Amino acid sequence: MTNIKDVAILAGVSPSTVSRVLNGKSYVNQETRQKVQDAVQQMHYRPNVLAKSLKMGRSNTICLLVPAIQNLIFPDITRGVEDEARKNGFTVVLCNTDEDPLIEQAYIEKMKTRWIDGFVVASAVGSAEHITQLRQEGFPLVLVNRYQKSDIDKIDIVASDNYHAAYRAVEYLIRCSGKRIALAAGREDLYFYRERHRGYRQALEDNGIPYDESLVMYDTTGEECFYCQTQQLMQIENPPDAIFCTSDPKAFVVMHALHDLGKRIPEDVSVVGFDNVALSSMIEPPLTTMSQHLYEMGVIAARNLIQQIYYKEKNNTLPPPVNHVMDVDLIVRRSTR
Amino acid sequence: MTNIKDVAILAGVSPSTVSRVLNGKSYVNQETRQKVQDAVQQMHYRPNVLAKSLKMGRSNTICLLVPAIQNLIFPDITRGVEDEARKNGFTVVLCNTDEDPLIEQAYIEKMKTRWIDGFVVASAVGSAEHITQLRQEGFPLVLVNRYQKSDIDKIDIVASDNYHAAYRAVEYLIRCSGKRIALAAGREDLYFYRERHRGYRQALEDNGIPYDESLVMYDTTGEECFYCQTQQLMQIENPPDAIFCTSDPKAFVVMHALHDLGKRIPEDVSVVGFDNVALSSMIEPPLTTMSQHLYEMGVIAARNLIQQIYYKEKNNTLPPPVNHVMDVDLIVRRSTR
DNA sequence: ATGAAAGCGCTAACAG
DNA sequence: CTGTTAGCGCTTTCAT
Repeated sequence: MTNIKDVAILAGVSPSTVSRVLNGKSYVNQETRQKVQDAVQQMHYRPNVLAKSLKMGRSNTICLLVPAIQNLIFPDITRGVEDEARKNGFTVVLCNTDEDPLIEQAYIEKMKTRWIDGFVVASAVGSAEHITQLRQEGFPLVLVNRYQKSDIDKIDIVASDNYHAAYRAVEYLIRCSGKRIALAAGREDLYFYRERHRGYRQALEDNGIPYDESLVMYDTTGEECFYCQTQQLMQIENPPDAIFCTSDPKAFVVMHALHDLGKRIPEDVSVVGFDNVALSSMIEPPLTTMSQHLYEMGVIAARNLIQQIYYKEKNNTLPPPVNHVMDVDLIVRRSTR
Repeated sequence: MTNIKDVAILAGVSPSTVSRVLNGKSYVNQETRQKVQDAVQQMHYRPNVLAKSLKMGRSNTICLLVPAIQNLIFPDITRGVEDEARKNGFTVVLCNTDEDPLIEQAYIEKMKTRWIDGFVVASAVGSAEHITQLRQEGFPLVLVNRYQKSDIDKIDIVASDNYHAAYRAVEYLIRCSGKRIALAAGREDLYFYRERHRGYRQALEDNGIPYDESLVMYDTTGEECFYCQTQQLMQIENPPDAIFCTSDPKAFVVMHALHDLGKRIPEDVSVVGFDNVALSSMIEPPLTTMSQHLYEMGVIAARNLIQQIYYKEKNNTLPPPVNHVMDVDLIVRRSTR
């Protein structure tokens, strides 16, 4: 690998001059500049970023921690983060934690040794001490999509307004579908699922419909478990006429169960999903769902993080945290009356 | 950040001794070793990987280049690569190229300056000069999932046997569904789609069915374009009784079109997909499809790459390329008779 | 068995 | 405007 010294020799100047030309930090004589640029061209010289990072204390690399990239919402967020990072000259290291706090912790420990400039985290468990500590240790940090209530005002957050989104979804069902509305709830250890649950409940109560625990299906063993639960639920005396699902894959399973039961969607039962994953428009009937702005979330998270990085460099301290709450769109398709 | 020198001072030894203890390369007196380990513990010392990389000429970082992580097959491959990398102490930088050769090229240029140890590439356009050149420049390189015919024997490849997979899918349709088999073809600039097309054609011919170009739908504007094409195709005099789709999303659209036409699946038309994406089992009817071992592909690609990295370090040259062709499984569900 | 010293490639004072 | 020098944190001869 050709280095800055080689270029300097060829150009007949000192390494510092080459550095100055390359970084444009300081004025260099036009003639000298030209000589240097020629030499750089001629030798196909590319500065060694590692050495630069070591010297500067900044690697222009950020770490994106997600539970599992296979989860349909993370590819979009990831793209948002990466695109915004790239625009700003940053590189993204991807870390999947498999929803396992231990792997998450191990990854963070490892990344701390790499002079990672900052972290965008969708934590396995909302947030945990090894996450919050990151900020205390001075690392720029943004929580994306997943967080805990206790993080608000302490850490930068970019997330959807899950409570209101669920509220609106259920309100929509009440308006057009009926009063017996079931819920396909998500993992209760995740704050945003609890929020969706809460929105469901509040919408019911605000519309004079008592919250009925027997209409709530819980996530016991992943999406597939909703198949049986839906079928059981439809056998009861006064079965639901609508089902609000806290994610699209749950909705797919629920619809599948309904279909196998001979129920028509939406004539017999309306179904609403959450996330608007690509396939939700391709199934039959196309799914009415709440659409999060996932790509945007990623972009905003990365932008926020990079601002923190610059701010810290200048002021040697982190800026006060900002919470970014994003609207969620109701996409009406044909799975609802 | 506490560094090796601080630790050395606290332990009352020299930095070199600390290094020796940490890397276990050389014998160190048991007592001294203990002192060093205590100091490391006490100061929560973590070696700076950047400095180490600079010194060693190896960063333990690999670059994974994919067209778009939103494409449903790449999350699984990515996980395979990442998991295997992590097991071997490597970190993965993720680069999305948006199917754009220019972005791809720019990313590669950038990564070359980071002392990236090697590349796993699912290239936007199969392979191009900026890819093949990588190997010529001495970078360990593995092509995963996407490649060109000309890469065989020149570059390491991990990919499915697309020709035989398609052949088997079509043969299966001929056995159980009928003789009029349509094809939802993929982008013809991608080698693996051409291979699937070729497999379709050969299976037909080997079974005495003439290849009929009018039964082939081409990908003009993405998946959605198959909606109209399917509907048109079903209006012709002698409509197909089966459709082989070269990807699952295409199959979803095709099924959707068939449904809206009032056709029953599989009674009127059988449909076979390709990829076995998570949702293919959740739709109605569940999709019969060819399942690639995507995660495995990622694992093998990463393993191969890491072997190349070690080999190169030892012999200062790349090992001869290996092509890894993977079987594809036929998953029979209810979309076929 | 351990320490001193050089150097990976780069940048930034500090001189001049 | 440019060169000299030191040093980022680490590993590795080469001495001892």
